[in-house]
Amino acid sequence: MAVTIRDVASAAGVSVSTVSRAFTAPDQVQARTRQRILDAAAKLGYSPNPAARSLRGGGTGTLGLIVPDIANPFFPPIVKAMQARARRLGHTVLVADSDEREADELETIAAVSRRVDGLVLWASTLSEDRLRGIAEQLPVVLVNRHVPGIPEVRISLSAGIAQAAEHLRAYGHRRCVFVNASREELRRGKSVHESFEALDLSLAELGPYEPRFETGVHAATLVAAHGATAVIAHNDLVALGVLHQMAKLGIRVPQDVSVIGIDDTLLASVSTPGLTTIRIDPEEIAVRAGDLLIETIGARAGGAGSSGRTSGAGGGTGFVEIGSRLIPRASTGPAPTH
Amino acid sequence: MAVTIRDVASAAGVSVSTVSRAFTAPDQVQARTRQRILDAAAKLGYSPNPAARSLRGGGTGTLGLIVPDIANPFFPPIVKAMQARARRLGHTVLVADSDEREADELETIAAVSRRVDGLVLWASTLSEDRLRGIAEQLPVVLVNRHVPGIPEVRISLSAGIAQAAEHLRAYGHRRCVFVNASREELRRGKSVHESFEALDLSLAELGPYEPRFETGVHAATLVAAHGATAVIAHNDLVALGVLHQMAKLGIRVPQDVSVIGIDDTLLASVSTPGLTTIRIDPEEIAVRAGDLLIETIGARAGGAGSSGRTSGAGGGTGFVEIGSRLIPRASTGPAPTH
DNA sequence: TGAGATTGCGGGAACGTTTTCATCGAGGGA
DNA sequence: TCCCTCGATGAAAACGTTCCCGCAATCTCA
Repeated sequence: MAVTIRDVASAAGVSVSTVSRAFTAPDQVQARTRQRILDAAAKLGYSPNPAARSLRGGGTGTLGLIVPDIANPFFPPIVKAMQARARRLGHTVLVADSDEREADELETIAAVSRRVDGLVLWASTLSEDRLRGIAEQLPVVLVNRHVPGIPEVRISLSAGIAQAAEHLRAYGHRRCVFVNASREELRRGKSVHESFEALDLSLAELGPYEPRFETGVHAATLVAAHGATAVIAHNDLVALGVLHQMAKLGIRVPQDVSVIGIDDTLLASVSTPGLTTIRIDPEEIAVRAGDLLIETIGARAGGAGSSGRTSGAGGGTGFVEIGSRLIPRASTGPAPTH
Repeated sequence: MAVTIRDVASAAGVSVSTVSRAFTAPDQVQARTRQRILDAAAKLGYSPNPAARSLRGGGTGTLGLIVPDIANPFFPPIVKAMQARARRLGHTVLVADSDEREADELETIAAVSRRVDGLVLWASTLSEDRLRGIAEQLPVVLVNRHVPGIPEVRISLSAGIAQAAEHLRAYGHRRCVFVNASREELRRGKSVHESFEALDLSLAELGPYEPRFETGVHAATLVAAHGATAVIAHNDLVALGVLHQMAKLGIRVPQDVSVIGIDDTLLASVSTPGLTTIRIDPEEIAVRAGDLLIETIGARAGGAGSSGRTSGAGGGTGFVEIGSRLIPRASTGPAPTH
């Protein structure tokens, strides 16, 4: 049914080996012959069978990306960027959703692991041992999770948080509230508290809660009780919940209270008022994570062949840190003068 | 390196054929033997190599889904639901993004077509001829696109639009504006105009524009000029643009103007005020499209073998229609009494 | 000009599975 | 008791590639 390399070979009057070479190692075949093969392939509409290719041992040409929840607006831009990047490098991306549950995550990984050359695991909930086990089977890059010996992309919110503190301080705020739902990337580096206290800003912490819209709704009513004039929320979604409830309570944003989100998702840019937020660049994450994974795959493939070459960069573990920055919009403003 | 069927076979003391059968046709092997094989496989951590499987001709076990833009908040829930459904049926889903450009779409399809058993093409921009060509190569299901002879899932907004008209009419609105960006699914069935005029509602049409936030911002300023008291927007994103600009103009929603979106994305449920919108159930689409594709794949595989059996359901084309309904929230209310 | 190096290509094994066909033993009807 | 059937298993081909070898022809250099 489908046209195979053999069809192309006989159409071009060469052997299958030569056709294979014409595609995978163009400089090993004479220009004239190659052209003849390419013409024949084009006329027949030939494209190599990836299954056969990967069976032979050439890898699948596919990168796996496992995220906690595709429906979380933070992830789609990352998926998109990683696809674009991978495509340019001749790879495909297989995205899967672990549904934030450990059992599902394991099942998901099992389902895709044989179809990919490597895996980007986002905020995995798996134990260190299990992750090490997976990383033994195939190249893995962790995002927002640290396991010694496994390459990692870390998102640092320090810069963004520090800028947020400066921003609020400059607007004259003194008492702030942080609506927390335990972000892994906040636990590392300078804490939110440190950043705020360094600027003589008091910071009350609410939670930890679930990172949902309703959490923001709930938290909004507590803010007044704290006498705070600024709220920084776990993410944009929670911040929108705060905005929503503030409006319902007749509290004006930003005149009475300022609100800051995290992630700079689409949500933040289309809310009313526009949400001041801490941006994490999805494109940067996608590109760095993708490149790191490809690099790891390459190292594994190359390093496995030579024996005993454990020294140097061969067994080295990649590490990349992604920064963040404040995007001021309309949800923050001068603190009320009283 | 990886454990193969041969390892399992020798561990269980049987031939590879029997191991293969133990997995793919469990009732063709004695219960005792099967258990022995399953134990051995579990102990060795064996899982079949999908590449080898599909090379042999068993299909890839993967469904392709090509959407115009993954970052559009309408799609992630669909992707998620389709993944979940497919997983339960023992398939994997490969999602790709055509970036709304025809050249990219063709390239995307080429990149994934050899890796999947069939394709769900969402709102394809390709010509009928090209789509027919693709559908000849592999099973295809079209969503929001009609080409005779190709299975199709159609989204009907008629019910939702009619309910929106009733809703506005009951609130006493008489003059409405429709911000249009040309939705394929509106061109079919009863038009928006018909639905509104049937209830004696005047409907002015703006556009067509691009379906972006800024479009809503732009359109909002025109609404007042029309003396309209209600706006229905191309989708939730555009509706949010309207909301945003209304707030800036000091026009209250819903006291002065009512706003309705389409899609019921996350955006609608977290906006302030909550956005009244026309819901299209992502789960239903995903399940129906996925099932239709699987059915088409099955028919192709089974029907291709027997010669001349073109009559009956063999060459039949599946067709599924998905409904819609109004979700009233806080962005609609009684028309101002003048 | 002849020996070795290089270049261009063909032959064939190997990848891991499924599936057809053959084999072997047991059970059943005559 | 013999033949036939049937059920369980094994042997081997086939799927479409890639890549290691081997072979011939051309090239390089003394």
